[in-house]
Amino acid sequence: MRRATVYDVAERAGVSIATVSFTYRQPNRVRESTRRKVLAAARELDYIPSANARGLAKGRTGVLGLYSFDLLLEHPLGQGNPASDVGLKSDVDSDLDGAEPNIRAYPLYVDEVQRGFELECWHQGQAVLLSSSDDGKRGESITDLAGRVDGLALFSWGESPEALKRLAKTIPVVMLSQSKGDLPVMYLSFDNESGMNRIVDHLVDVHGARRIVFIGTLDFPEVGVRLDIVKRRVHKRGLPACRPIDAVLDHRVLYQALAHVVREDKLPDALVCANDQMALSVMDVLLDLGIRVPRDVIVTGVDGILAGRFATPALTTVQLYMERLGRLAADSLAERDGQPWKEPRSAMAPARLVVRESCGCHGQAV
Amino acid sequence: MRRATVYDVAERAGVSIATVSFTYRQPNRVRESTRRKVLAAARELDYIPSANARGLAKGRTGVLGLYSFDLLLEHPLGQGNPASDVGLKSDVDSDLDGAEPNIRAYPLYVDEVQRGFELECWHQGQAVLLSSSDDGKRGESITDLAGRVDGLALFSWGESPEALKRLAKTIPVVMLSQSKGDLPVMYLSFDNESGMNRIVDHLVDVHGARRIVFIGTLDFPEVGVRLDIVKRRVHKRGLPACRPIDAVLDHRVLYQALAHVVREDKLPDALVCANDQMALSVMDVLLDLGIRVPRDVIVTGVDGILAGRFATPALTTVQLYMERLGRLAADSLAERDGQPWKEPRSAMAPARLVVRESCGCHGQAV
DNA sequence: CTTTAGAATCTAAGCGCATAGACTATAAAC
DNA sequence: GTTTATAGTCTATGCGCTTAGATTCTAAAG
Repeated sequence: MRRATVYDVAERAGVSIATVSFTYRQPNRVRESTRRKVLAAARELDYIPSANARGLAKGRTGVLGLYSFDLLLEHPLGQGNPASDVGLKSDVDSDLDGAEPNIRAYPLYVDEVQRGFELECWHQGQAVLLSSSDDGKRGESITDLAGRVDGLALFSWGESPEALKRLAKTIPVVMLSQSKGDLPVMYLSFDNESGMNRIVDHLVDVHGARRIVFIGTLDFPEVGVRLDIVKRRVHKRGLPACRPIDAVLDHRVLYQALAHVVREDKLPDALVCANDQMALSVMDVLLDLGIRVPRDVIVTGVDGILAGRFATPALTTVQLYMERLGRLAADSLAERDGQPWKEPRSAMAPARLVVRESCGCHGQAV
Repeated sequence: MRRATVYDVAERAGVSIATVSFTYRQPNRVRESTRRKVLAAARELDYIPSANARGLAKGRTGVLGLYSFDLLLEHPLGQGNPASDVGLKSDVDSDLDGAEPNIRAYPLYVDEVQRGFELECWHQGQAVLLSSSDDGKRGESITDLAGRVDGLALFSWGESPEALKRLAKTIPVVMLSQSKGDLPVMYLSFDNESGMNRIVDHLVDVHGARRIVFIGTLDFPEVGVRLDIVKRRVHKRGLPACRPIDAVLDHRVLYQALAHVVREDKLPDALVCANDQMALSVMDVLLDLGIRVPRDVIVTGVDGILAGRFATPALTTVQLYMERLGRLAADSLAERDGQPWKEPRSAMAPARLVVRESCGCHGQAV
């Protein structure tokens, strides 16, 4: 049984297909009585307009696309959970054990950005098309997605810059969490500058800190950016230069690094961590080392994850407004109405200092 | 500048448009050398196939749809946060304060189901179209969504049953978290039966419980279902009939209800709660009442939220595999390839007993 | 060199809608 | 009664692709 089309509805209502179309798209051009006839016919035939045909005719789809990371299986909810990655078929009960999600990852960066993107799209009356690929067909699936939408937001870009350049000539593209570049796309990132500056200022102004050490996995671009900002601010405030510690999220490695610092009796006033997960790990290690936070040393993070609120002491951090980033992306794309940018553009989502206990304050907002 | 089409590519490559199409869709029908010519031309012209035109020609979109709740603004991440609901324009800093997310809601039901849906779609090479509505245009936006996809999953249905019936005649529809009904759709729910039975059996067999009381907001359909199962099992095991307590997630109300029970000296062996949030609240109240869990009374939940793991004592519960529910939905829809179901169907996602401390065990899985 | 099966390519039609521009009905103005 | 402006409706076309069926090319067999 074929789906009903405008032709069926038109015939049944005794009008032309144009009138059917107008009934939906420009109702005020159709006489009230006619409109009712058409809608009745449509209801009787279970008519649902084909978005494909509409999109083809209008040259616009009314959909914005978001391309997620490939490795979504590394999501903390799916991690190591056989139920997650074996597909649906091996449905036996014994598959259902597995690692429980890692609370230190909530709320997840990607998910929050995605949520903001969705909300803003709906607010604008656009639908959201999500895509990703779990096998190697990344390039193909991005192209496929691009063919379906009026604008595209990407979390990362693994292919050649030429391919992205070509894509960006055809539809508007937003690069999420990349602060700048020279392709004609919209680069969206967080306001790391003001966030990190506010941390340093707070440490100096309120807590009189002088020796500030930065800890992070330095080969992550975002981390490098934050380090540079801290360095500059520390210098501007007339403090001794900020030494970075290059570390990874591994208890043993962190332990050695920090034990070294302690042994040398060079404990700084504050350990500014590149993100909250690092900060929480650092606090774990300091606990093991018998060093009290914030009394012996201040610890701060960046991100604003849930676990930071419930840590002891509660983590002072820079809250990044992930949802805002997503909304910005959707809003920017919707505004273009399918027109690619001609020049590189960039914008930032806000970052805000949240003062809790790990700096020595008692949880007031600043 | 118009987007390139098959015609442009065909002309540039010196072939017909059919050959261009074959190059992408049936590459083995095209000679290697020709294929290369075509792909080169396509690259030079930044050609991206129009999914609209393809969908129109093939009568299939390759997209599955998920319609979320209307009130996504009630999401715990957005709750009360002005940054969330005022739209993007009022971008001043002072907007950024607001309630912090409620940890007791994680991981959120909807999000996990959605995630499963996405993963399974990608696994099947389908894109995912999400939609929702923040104003009153629910009906329209569902129809719009339906016109864009080969299959549709719905969290709930607020409109008339007739409208849903009509929808279900046109494309395959999955109703999430509704166990049965008589429309020709796929009803998907959790295996409450085996989950609740296992709880009761565990309480009886391992902890020798006899007096079991069920607590929940009884006018939620899901809660009613669970209560009935517990009642039946309790009866089957030869225990005294299971009394339900109708309660809401409000500390004061819960306090009064439980204080009453305590005053009457009728504390049961176990309080089986309809879900984890209720269980956590019950444990809060019991603490206030000076009643120890699990020594004085056993408490159990249903859901498997994160907060249950970190509660003291850790919550014994029935873990519902939300992601599985989402995967099931996507898988069922993909299988239909656009063909609506003719008869009502139903399926269940697994539910599994997770034994932790609140029943008196020490965290072993069962 | 001719025949012929099969591979490669092409021609032509149609998918369901939107909309410009043509046409008709209606009503107000003359 | 005629003219004219306007609202209402229709005809006709094109959006970019897929694919059945027609046509042409290729190469092995005779």
